[in-house]
Amino acid sequence: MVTIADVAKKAGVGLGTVSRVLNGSPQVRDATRKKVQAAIDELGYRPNPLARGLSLGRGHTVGVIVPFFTHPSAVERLRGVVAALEGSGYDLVLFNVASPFHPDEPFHTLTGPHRADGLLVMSLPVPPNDLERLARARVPVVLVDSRAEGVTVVVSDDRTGGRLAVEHLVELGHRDIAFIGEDPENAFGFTASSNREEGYREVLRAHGIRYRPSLVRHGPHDHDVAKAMALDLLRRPKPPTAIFASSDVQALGALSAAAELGRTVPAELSVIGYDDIDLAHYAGLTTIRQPLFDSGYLAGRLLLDALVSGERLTPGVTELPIELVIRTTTAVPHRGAA
Amino acid sequence: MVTIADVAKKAGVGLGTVSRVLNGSPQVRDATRKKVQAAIDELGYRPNPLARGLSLGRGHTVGVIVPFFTHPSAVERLRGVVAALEGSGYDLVLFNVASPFHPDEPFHTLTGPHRADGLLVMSLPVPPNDLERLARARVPVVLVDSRAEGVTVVVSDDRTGGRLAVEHLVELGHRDIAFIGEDPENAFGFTASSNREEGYREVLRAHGIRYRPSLVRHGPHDHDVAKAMALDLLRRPKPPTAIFASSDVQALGALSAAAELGRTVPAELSVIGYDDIDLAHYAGLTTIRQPLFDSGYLAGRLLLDALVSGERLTPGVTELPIELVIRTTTAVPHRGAA
DNA sequence: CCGTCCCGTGGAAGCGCTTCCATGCAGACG
DNA sequence: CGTCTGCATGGAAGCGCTTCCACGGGACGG
Repeated sequence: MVTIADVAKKAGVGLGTVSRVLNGSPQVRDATRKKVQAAIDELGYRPNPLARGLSLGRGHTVGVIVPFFTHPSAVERLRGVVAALEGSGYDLVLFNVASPFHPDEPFHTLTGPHRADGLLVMSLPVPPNDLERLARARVPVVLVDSRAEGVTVVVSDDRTGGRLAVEHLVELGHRDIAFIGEDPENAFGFTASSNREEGYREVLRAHGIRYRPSLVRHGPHDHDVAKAMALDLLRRPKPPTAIFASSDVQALGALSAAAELGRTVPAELSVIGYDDIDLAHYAGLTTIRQPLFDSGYLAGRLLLDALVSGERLTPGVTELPIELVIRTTTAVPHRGAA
Repeated sequence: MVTIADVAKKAGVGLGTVSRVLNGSPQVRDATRKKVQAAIDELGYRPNPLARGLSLGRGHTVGVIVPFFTHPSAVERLRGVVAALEGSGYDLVLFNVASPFHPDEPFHTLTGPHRADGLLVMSLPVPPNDLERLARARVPVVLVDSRAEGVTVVVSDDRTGGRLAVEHLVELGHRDIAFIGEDPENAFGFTASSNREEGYREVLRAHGIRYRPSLVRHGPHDHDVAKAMALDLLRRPKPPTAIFASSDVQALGALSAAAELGRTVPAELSVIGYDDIDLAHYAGLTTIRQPLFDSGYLAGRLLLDALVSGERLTPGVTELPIELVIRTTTAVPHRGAA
């Protein structure tokens, strides 16, 4: 283990000088700098980030808290974050939230100062008292796909997204539209799905279509669960002619259900999803696209700027645009279907 | 910022005692422990991992070097790693390799001792001198989907996988079998594809089928690139009746090409991929399954065990089983096709 | 009843770095 | 030619933690 002292001795200078060279201080004569650099190269010295971090009071890491297992969309956001951090000198520490947590437990553990200089939270609600504590510790926080007061937030408008999806179905002539989504009371505290569901209800209301709870199904975010729910829906005496799923994964589940029952899509059943993940493209799934990568990228940049400048993050909501992507799983409802 | 000294003062004990309580040393009387714990709770103290790390000489982090952008399979492996690290007390630091690197540059930078206590490298070849340096610094390293001498390695047998795929096609009666894969000289240094290609050639040879370079296409690992290559292949006067793609992403590209040309799959064209990513399941793609998640999980466990026990990792190759998964994109070749 | 041992504890030293302060020296200026 | 200024430099202090060493006192044995 080569330390700064070894370099100093080798170069015949003091520790301070070596440190200054390492940090690019202008306060070093060129000749000295060269000497030091030579010693560094020769010894193959690399600074110890831990020591540096301790001394500086920050470890040059960004913590990303993400439900990595549950949503493929999280991966795409994460990619954006990674891209934003590239070359910044900040390391990305990945905190996975594999299972729903006891209220305010893991944030407590993850959240201590010095775990990370800044925090990026995806899709998860953060308890207000944690947010406060982080603010007090001056740890900047950016929320993606999740909202809170007084914090920097990057989201897209899920309610409008839900409306967009259902408007599309209504315009095609659908009246019996089912919804598949997450339980509004889900253990993770995800809210995206229920916001989309709100959009669904708004459009129904706006068009004078009766809202029927029996056409709404909730369950954990999973392909097979969604498939089971869709199966159930499609086996009703008077099945819906369209299904709006609050995520592409669930929409693909619905597609599987249709296939299993031999219902042709979109002739006998229209399906629309949400997110526009890769899969949607391959499956030809009509969906609502939200800029997943960009949301991660933007959040990463915002956090980084705050970290680098040392300035406080300005709280506020950045809303990213969403967009209806029409592919091949939605169409005018079939006569015989009703 | 509450420090151990604050806790000590509050509890009326010495620093050492607080530290011992924190680390669960048995050398503390129960009454004292309670006192200290109370002070900790009251002050909301959390240890500073940086200081702890510096003192201990290790930061309790595992570095994962992964070409995160290029292969979806990398994500699945990463999931396995995350699962293995869950609750271990080790943080996962994600080092993305977004672009092919200058020979031995980024490993130099990533690789310094104390960047991470242990290193997990995915799909990327590691220069021997880096490996040596890491060994000297006693930083345990596990390679996944990549090989090197004297290191712990978790792989699956790509050559056999390639054989499995092509055997399947030959058994169905195919003779004109194309291969789409990565350039053996690709800038990242990935070798999986060329190993699979070797398997391809071996099977052809074994069955006395002439190897035709014109049926082999190389390009960067990308859906659209693969699609273009497949398009080119299918537009030949005498197109192949089957395509073996060295990854599912590329196979899906081939599928898109077939769709674009109106060739029905599998009647007019058989396609087989590799990896068995989620997409393959949805697309009904016949493929070679390799245990992606498991490979990450196993590698994570191996690394963790070494880290926790302090023992040197035993070098060696663990080969994970592969398996042919027949779905709906392969069949007996169509008469008219030839 | 005294010596010994061991347990529980306090606190200094040290991990490798940054930074501040003191120092020396060269050049500028009067 | 003396004094002042300011730049380049050396090194101590300090970041918060662990650990080792030393020490006091109680229990135990002789």
